[in-house]
Amino acid sequence: MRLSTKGRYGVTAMMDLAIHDNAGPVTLADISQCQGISLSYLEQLFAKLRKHKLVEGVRGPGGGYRLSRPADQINVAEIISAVDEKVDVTRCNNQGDCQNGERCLTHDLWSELSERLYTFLSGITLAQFVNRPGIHELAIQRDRINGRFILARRQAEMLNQNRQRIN
Amino acid sequence: MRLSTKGRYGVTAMMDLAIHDNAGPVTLADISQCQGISLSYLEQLFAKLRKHKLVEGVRGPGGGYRLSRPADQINVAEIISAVDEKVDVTRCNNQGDCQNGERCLTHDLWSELSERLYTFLSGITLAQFVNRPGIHELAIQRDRINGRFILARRQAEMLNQNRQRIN
DNA sequence: GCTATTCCGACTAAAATAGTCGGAAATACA
DNA sequence: TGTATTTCCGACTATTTTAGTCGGAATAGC
Repeated sequence: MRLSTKGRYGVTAMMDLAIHDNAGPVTLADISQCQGISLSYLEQLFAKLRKHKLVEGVRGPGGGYRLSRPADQINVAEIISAVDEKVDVTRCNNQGDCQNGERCLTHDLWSELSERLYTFLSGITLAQFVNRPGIHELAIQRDRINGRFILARRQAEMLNQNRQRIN
Repeated sequence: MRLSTKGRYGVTAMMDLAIHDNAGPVTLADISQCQGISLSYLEQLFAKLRKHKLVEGVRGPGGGYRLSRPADQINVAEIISAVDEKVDVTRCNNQGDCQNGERCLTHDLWSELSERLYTFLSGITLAQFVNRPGIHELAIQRDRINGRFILARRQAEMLNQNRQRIN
């Protein structure tokens, strides 16, 4: 029973977007560097996330990706489903034709298991995780180590805006 | 997020043993035929189940496999762990060296997820499933279709014993 | 001694995973 | 208008895992 890196990368990356949510779009290059995931591979994953309307892409300089909904309305189950196709442990994709066209003896077990698994994962939202004590501070610290000044950059922008308003 | 056939076959086969628990050892040939799993492959799986002390093999004619503990003391998590190696969704096998030797930002998420997943699967015992209404009857019916008279055979034996006692 | 069964290890085909590559389209900014 | 930055797209490839085969040895009942 395992989660492919696709699913793990997907959730990790979404978490990254959630953490930097109020600081403009996050580029895949940033995520790639920080999390040690190849850029091209991330692109593939984000294509799926976009198709499932979990993220929005912004092209051009200053662009990147942002969550298409607030972090408290995105759960782990949908992310994994989006990139990993399914959260299903039945043999027959829940069609009930597992054994010679009939449902096998254990079909109900797997079906129920899948459902409970999905429910379980649905209960975990991005926000829940991002709001854990210390996570935000840790993220900023990590960003600094990685030479990633997205939060600082955003602060500078806001300062600029304030200055212009004053003038 | 998926369960390999290894895990699924493992649980299905164990379920089979549980259903026929009071009818002497079950041969892999029987399971192979009924569940449509190759015999050699089953042998591999049962080697693991045996190593993890979940089943006991009985060699020779009339032999087969039986559960090494009552069905209410065997849960799905251990079966899957035994044949599928692990129920773990972390990247680092829970070592905490996920990102350049340090624990990644999402390590705790995965770690906790794995734990909850395991706990969840631990809560489901073979007995729970076998004792569902109708399962036993369905199993006997299936056995009959498959020309598998293990339960009937056992009944015959008991009749014999009774007869001998009477004589 | 024959047959049914587990037990064991090495081999293999097919599928999934994880990733690369090359380039096109959009857009901000100079 | 050009250039740099970014997403977007599809085809290709290496590696790993899965699912399975094969041949034969050990054990035990009849």
